[in-house]
Amino acid sequence: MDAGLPAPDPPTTIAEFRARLATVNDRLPRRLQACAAHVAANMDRIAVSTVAELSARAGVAPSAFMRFCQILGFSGFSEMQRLFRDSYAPPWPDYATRLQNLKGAGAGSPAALVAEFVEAGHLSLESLAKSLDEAALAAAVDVLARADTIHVIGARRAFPVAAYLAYVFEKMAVPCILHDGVGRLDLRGALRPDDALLAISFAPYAPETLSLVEAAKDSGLPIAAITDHAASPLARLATATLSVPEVDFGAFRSLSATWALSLALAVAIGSSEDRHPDAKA
Amino acid sequence: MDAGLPAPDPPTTIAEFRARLATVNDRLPRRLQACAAHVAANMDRIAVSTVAELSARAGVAPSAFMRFCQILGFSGFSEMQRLFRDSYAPPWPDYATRLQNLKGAGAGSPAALVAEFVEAGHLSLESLAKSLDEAALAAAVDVLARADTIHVIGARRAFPVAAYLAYVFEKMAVPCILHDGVGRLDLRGALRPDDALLAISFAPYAPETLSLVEAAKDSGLPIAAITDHAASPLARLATATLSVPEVDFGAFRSLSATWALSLALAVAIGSSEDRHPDAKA
DNA sequence: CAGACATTAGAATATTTATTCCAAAAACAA
DNA sequence: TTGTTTTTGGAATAAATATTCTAATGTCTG
Repeated sequence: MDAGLPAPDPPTTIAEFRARLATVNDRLPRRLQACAAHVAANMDRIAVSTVAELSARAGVAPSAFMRFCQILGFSGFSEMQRLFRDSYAPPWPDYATRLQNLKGAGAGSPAALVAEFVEAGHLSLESLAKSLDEAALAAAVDVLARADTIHVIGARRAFPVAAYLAYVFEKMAVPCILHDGVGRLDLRGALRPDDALLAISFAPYAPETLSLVEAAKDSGLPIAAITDHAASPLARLATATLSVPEVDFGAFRSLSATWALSLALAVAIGSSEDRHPDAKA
Repeated sequence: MDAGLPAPDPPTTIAEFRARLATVNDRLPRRLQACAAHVAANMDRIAVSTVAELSARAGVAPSAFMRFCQILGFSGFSEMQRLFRDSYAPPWPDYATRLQNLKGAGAGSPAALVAEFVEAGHLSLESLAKSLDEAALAAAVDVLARADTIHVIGARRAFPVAAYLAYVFEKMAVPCILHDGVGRLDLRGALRPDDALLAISFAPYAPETLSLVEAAKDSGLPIAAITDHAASPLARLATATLSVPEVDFGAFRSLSATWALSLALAVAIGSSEDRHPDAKA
């Protein structure tokens, strides 16, 4: 062997990794120093690169890069990469199993249920922050802010969201019609040329919602959609599609992320320049 | 071959990818739809996963996943992955810093607003977890689980919560009446001796809600209340009071905590022994 | 400058991962 | 039902990738 005992235990967090990198750096052979430098400067690419790519960019041979990983305490590059891939996000929440456990263990405890829903809410919010499509959001705001009247529709589990949006719009004096289907009244006649539609729908997509969206599409109205994923039937028809990565707990959706996104959308519209061409705070 | 000409040119941006995903989704075989759904919901993991992992999570065979990639226009999984790897941005150091950046960047931008609401949601959830009154929760579950029919009321900003609770109860086959005030119909005649009332109200407390609560009180019905703090007028009348420490952002309530608490309450009631004295999965 | 030792690069190998192919199963049409 | 087409899962193959080994090179010491 050579330089004493490099490091028997691999780092288990990114923070630990940083620390290890710092301690190791002195008195390292030239090529390995190059590895250290390149890794430090490009930590974000480790999760998505191969040894070949990384070593080429660092200007060293792949084998040198391997040795470097081992000096850091890993068995090889793969193990090091796994650290970065896993810490990319909490490893996929397996809610099916967790629900199962809950049923088995403390099924009776409502407090445990609250904890679960709180957790689901946190995950949803975090995931929203991570995967937000800013361009689509801007487009949705734009389209809705220009509208004379905003039509809102959402059925079943999406109804509460639609209802609250209508409430918020009303508070902000934004003209708005909620298509709530009361009395089976069909309000599609209320769609006027300069209006826009905001549709909220999650799987399984309610036919009434889809039908209104299609009607709006036929009339050439712009459509903003809040839905569960980009492959939803709404996405095809909408001018701007906002997808909310909501984490379900059991059969029930926490809606935290949907809520955050919807409110932000509403407030952005309410304070938009398009809607208030003249000055306002 | 089979279905005409699927897609000769692969998407070159994430936005294009989203669009392609949306167009492709109709009239797709079952397994491939599963792929589409899973990919749409977990776009952020594509860069750091293998086909084996992704297909397993989606519950399909790897070969099916490959076919899916090709339908999307890619030559295979690797090409699709390359798209995501190139535009990969890791979320660490940590989520708080990211929000900070997002806020700092464009103070007025819709994306910054989303960040604000996400933050408010996190705080609300956290404080709910800390301040939850387990005894009151247990009491509320108890009271509502024993009821023949659960009456739900919530007006204005609390209406969405009431509406969703009614939806969830219906899904769980729990008899429930939503006092939604449609047509100014007063449903208080529907309060029967063995029923219970679940009232949701935040300041300023809607008169209709208070009025129904008083009516229930007069009839001797048990009342569970979800409200903003223990000194609310509802607390005086209710059998069990759940207070939700919601964090407001601007004039608007995030409701994340209310949501988590309400769902937990509903699920606890739905799966309660009182309601299902005989066995059920 | 010679000898010992440390470091390196590239070839050889092992392992993982992607991709294709085909027979069985399922869906569909007549 | 039967025959036809589509869809599926798994085994077989191909490709990419990580890892180890070794000979060669470079560096340092006396």
